[in-house]
Amino acid sequence: MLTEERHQLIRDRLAADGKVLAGELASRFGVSEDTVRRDLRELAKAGQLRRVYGGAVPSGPFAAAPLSQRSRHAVEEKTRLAKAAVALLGAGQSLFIDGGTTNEAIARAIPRDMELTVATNSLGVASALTDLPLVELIVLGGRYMPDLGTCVGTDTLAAVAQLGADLFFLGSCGLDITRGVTAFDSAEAEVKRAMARNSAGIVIAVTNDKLATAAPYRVAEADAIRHLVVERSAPPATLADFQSRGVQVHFA
Amino acid sequence: MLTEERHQLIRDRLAADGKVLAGELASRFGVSEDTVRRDLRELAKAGQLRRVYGGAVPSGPFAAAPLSQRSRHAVEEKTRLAKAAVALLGAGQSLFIDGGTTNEAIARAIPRDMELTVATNSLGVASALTDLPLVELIVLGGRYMPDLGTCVGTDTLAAVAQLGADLFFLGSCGLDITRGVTAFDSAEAEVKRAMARNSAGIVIAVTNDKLATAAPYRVAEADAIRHLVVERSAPPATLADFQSRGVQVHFA
DNA sequence: TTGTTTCTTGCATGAACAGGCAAAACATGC
DNA sequence: GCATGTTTTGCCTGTTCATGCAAGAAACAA
Repeated sequence: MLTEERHQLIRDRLAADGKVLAGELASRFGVSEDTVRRDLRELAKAGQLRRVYGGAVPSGPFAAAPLSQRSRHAVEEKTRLAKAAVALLGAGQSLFIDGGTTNEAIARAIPRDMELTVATNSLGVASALTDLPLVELIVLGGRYMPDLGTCVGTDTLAAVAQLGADLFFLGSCGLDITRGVTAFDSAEAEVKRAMARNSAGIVIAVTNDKLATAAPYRVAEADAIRHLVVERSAPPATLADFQSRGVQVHFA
Repeated sequence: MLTEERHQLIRDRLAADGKVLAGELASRFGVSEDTVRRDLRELAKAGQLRRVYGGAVPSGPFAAAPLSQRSRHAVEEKTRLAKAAVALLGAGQSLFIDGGTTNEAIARAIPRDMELTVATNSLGVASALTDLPLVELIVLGGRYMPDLGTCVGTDTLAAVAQLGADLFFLGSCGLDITRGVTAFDSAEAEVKRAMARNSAGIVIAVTNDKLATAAPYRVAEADAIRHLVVERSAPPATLADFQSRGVQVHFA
């Protein structure tokens, strides 16, 4: 049996059943489990499935919640980033928080006894904040974008324009020293720009994979960032570039 | 059974039922309760649910009340009401949905293949609709009221004023034949009035305990209601009063 | 309060895993 | 045909992960 033949059958089964088991595939194909694991590893590297312990599940649109695609490691990593980011907060401050899983982790990391005013266009962030008794929550409405988990559009922009904040937690973007902060969507970028305009300082918390990447739409220059929260394992050369632009770097 | 598979099933059940019990999941999956508890802990850490004693509830506004306060009967009752209410919908319609647990149940009961445009000021309703691919969701922002689970205020009113809907699902209110529809909060009532003004028909789904009760703030007259969805055990005398005012009564 | 249920933590076990290695299958050049 | 290099595959080794069990802590109920 050809390698490519197996790959195709794995894709088919995954589409049909919603999951595959390594052992089951091995006996079905008449090869060792090691070979199947290698197949799954390659397909996962190509983004055609998501590897899980014991087998694999579909990636992309099949998985209901975008969150479910995040690996366990990424969750812990983002939780660490979130704790470090929350340490930048002072009682009584007002914040803009936009979308992204890292920002949701930050929202969850805010302690219950902290008094804040938070305006967000992310439903995930808003949900996380509803439990906090001392947070005054302002929801920035608008057209909801399922892919982003945030509201965008003229209604959102109008709501942002009426507010101001001490800090803006800018999330889920590309970050590059020359291109600055960039976003994947035009409407999303517009909201981010409005929030940046109306806040005194920008905070960005990113995992390593976001560093030194860029997306089509520009949001802000690199030197507009006040605080950058990164993993301990972030490449020092990249960080030095940002520091030379006046960005304060914090390690999670 | 894959760990990821269990996680997905837990998410599904949570979305469908509004709660899950650790012991029930353990016997359903054929694993120990410890494993289920670990699953729930991980999902909670990822923000996909909220852990409570004995099981878990959806994260965000759903979880406002502890599990013990949401009796099993009420959940099932509201699910039945929701199914009957959803039967009133037609494809392609536009809706206002405001807050309340019954309206959240209605949002969860909307089938995946129904095309709708929904504007809501309830974070719970919005969260329930994010999974539906064919629903265009418009979030009505504003100041978030933790007790109500909805946004209110001038921003909300302004957003409502720009929209129109075929139906308005009016929730969590008192209902009385002489005083009409009433609400417990002034700002909440104002938003409800605005939604009523801009929609062609009002739908109210209530459990028996809401019938023949009144709250301070008036929202609409009894004869402004087009559809009233009630339990089968609702008192016929009360229903007859409403029917004489031109209200169509539907049984769950 | 007392008693019961549920929860967390630590630990042991077995399954699943990644990486290295060597044999087999295959292709390529002479 | 033979030699060479590449790819694929299976096996081995140590490591990681998921799970269940047990003990103590915490939350709930009476």
